[in-house]
Amino acid sequence: MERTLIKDLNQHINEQVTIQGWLHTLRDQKSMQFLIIRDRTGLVQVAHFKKGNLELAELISTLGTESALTLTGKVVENEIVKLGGLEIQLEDLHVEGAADVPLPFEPFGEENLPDQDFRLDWRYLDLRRDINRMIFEIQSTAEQGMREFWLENDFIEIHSPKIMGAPSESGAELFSLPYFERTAYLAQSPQFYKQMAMAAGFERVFEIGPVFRADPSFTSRHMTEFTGVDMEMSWIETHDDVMDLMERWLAYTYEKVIEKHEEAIESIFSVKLEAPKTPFPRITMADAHQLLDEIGYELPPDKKFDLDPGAERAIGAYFKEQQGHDYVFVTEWPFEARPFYHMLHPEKKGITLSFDLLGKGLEVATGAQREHRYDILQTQALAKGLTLEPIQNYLNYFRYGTPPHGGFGFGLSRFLMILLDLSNIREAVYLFRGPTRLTP
RNA sequence: GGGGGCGUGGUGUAGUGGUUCAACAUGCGGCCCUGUCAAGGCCGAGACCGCGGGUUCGAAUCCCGUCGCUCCCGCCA
Repeated sequence: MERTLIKDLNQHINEQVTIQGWLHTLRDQKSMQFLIIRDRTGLVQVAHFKKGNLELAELISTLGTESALTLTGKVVENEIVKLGGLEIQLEDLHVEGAADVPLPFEPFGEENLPDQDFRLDWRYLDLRRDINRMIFEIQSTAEQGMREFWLENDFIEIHSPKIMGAPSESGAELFSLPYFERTAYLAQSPQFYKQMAMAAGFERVFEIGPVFRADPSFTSRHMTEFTGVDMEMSWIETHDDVMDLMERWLAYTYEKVIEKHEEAIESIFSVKLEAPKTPFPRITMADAHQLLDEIGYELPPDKKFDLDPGAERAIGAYFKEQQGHDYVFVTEWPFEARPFYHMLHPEKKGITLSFDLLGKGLEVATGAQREHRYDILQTQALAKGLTLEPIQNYLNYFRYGTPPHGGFGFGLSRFLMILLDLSNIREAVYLFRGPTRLTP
């Protein structure tokens, strides 16, 4: 018999249906048994009169919570039932996957959740919670929105290699691995490869893929492997063009998520989603420092040209308060704080045509116009103390006619943290990878 | 890499020097209950209080070390 989803049961009143799901709770009484069954669409009560089928009653009594079941019965309306006003009168039950060992914790009590690290050990049970399922439904919708926007704007999706022969940037945070007779590295960014697509004349590309960072960081927002959302586009005039497109892209993504999940997000995450208004607020680094001064945030002396996380939170809070905006671009970062390939400002000395995007005070993206002129790029690499030889292959992209271009890198899980007010990136990613976490 | 915090039955917590300090909740097992509904009632099993050392007449409780986790900073998405 064909499976009926729990959310559709109200269309089958007085019919026999088959449902499949997990045993959420069992109330085993003297003459009756009530089974609350959960599938991905909801919960329903199944009632069984024991004397109707004593053998079945005995089987039910032995069921462990969270067993995977197939049940058949008649759907009846019943005003007494608090769960949706209907129930299924059980006729038959098949145990597909028994849960016959005690659960290590109660996955569904949101109040007394186990320690996060413990839940990560039991991630497949932790993920059974509605809130976790919803995070990844929302992520799917968000990614679809991102792709839709790009495809409608003539972008090409690329998949660049994650195994590399030479460190691409500083090399400090690279994982190395044995590669036949040599050493290879895991890509810490698709940066060089998406710029190669500019040299190839693709003009507009994006990539959503894994990124690896050998950072021994123990914070609520860092991972050693995460999903990077990257974009690069040609024929721009300045980094403003990248920001212009990016904010429309992000607003579009919000609209798609709101369209599909607005109510669920409000009820489950207590977040009232609104698409961020374009244009997003923009503030130069110089003005940001002045602002911090005015609102009394003191930066440490070594951050004279940079921001620290506290400053980012303060700036985010300021624009939320002043303009009601969750996002703000901080632009024109000093060359000291940026990689060698960011283009320098034509007039302002030592300033780059670059930006960071802060969402609710959290760094969620970095972008820039790239330096596409071979000679200048070489000079900038040397100024950063790099040796040209390892990056010569990259530098060569710019010797055969590469247009001016720019782009950004964006953290998918950080975006979900911002979107859903999650306080820890471990809750925003399917499986967390950190310096001391390689399983499950 | 630097700094702070935490570590008590399966899980979440209480207890911060001594006779009720090993408790409460939940989960688990058993029994009871003609329809329950995050059910309820009764009974039961389950922790030598992360590990090692020290102080003390006496340590879950204080000190040192160690391991684990966590947060912040550095760095970044």
